[in-house]
Amino acid sequence: MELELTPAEQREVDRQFALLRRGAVEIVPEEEFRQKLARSVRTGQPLRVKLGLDPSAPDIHLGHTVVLHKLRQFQELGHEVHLVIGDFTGRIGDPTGKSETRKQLSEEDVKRNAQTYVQQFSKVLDMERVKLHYNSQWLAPLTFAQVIELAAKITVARMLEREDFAKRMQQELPISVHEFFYPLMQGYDSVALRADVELGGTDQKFNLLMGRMLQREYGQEPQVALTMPLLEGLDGVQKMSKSLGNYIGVDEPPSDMYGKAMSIPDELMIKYFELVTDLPGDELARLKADLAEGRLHPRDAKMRLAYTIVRMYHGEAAAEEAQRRFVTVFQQGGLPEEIPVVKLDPNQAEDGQMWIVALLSALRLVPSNAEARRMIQQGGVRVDGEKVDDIDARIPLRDGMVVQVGKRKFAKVQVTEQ
RNA sequence: GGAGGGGUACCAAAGCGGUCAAAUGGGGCGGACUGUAAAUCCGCUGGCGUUGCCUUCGUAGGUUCGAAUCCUACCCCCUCCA
Repeated sequence: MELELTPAEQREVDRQFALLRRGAVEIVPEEEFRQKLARSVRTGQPLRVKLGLDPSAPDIHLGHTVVLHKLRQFQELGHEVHLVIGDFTGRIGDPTGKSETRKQLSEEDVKRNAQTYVQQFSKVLDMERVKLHYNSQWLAPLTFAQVIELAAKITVARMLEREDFAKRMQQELPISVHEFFYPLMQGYDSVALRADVELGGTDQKFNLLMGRMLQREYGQEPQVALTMPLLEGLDGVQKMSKSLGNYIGVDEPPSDMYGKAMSIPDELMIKYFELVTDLPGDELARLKADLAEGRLHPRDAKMRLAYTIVRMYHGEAAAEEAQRRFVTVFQQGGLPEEIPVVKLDPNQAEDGQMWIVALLSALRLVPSNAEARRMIQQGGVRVDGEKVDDIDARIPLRDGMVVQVGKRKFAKVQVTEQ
């Protein structure tokens, strides 16, 4: 169905294609995508763009936003974004990665998580224009006969092409039959939504292609699969995830966000700029060149990254504030401006003095006395800027004294009767 | 249903009667260096006011002067055969 386009229409298609292509790992097949865009431009009919969501992970981090930024572009081009909350799928659990049995989520849990999505996604997407779906809506009513019919549409051999299944077969690890249904269900979502495009991380490729296959089986025009790179977390190696603790959450306080962004490895800076910031393409190109030619110190580039990230989620003022704090605390070795104040009862002291180990524990700067001893012995403890390296030290208790453990844990003492 | 393998600290993995709070690696933490990057080096990594004591090697019992190590039962995981 080649369309004859006017030159203006063709330019528009090319523009959209180029923009949407950017940053994506793969669009399969590209030609079909172009045709869908062409038809959309010609008819004014927006594309239906789908993203599936796990109902159990309500804390959104920058890793999730990679795909969201791409969706945002679709939105800006006038296309229609459909989010599918996998409330039904969630009961089975995506076999991608580790396969632990999931706990059943109650309806309220799912609803609450969905709201969190809406709230946190709104920093990137225009949620007013997003359509939200729950896949239990169409999956739950399927009869067993219909499920069999669905399962009959794919062969085991085809299923085993999926990388993690193949790997597990090879390593003689178990694969449960029900795991085969996950891709089928996700694919069926696309049928139910009549999706034109589905987005996902590269680890989702198989599932996305399953949607294509099923749509064809059900007599629909198959969707196009668009995969985005997985974002490595703060460790620079593993993909960003909550369970690995290497993430930057979109709801985190500005200072934490800024600090965490500064700790990512240099090699990832550009990737972060590309995938999780709204920095325009030409500016990014300039930044890259400046870095490559040594006109820009990597540290300063990263500061800009950190600034940009904080700005996107907390605004300009907060970003400036976070940056200022970072400079005073970490680059000038000063004290943070806001140190958590911990109240101490003077009765905990003897003759106005307190054992250093007990003090650290009381201030909750360490989880145990043993840990406190270790920190002291290793020279990580300071009281009012003075290093304390004697585990028997007695510290005169003073209102407003600042105790520090390591580089980033501080507490300000407030002496009050309790 | 049958045969076999296995459950050890955050993870992986040694240990198989005492010298085991448990080798080693990874991770994490502290310190040096620095740009809270990377690389490197040193140290720490169950708890307790700590030359000692308490709790930990799937769970519960037992044998023993003494158990992560031996015995019994149970639970869980995995592989192969059916």
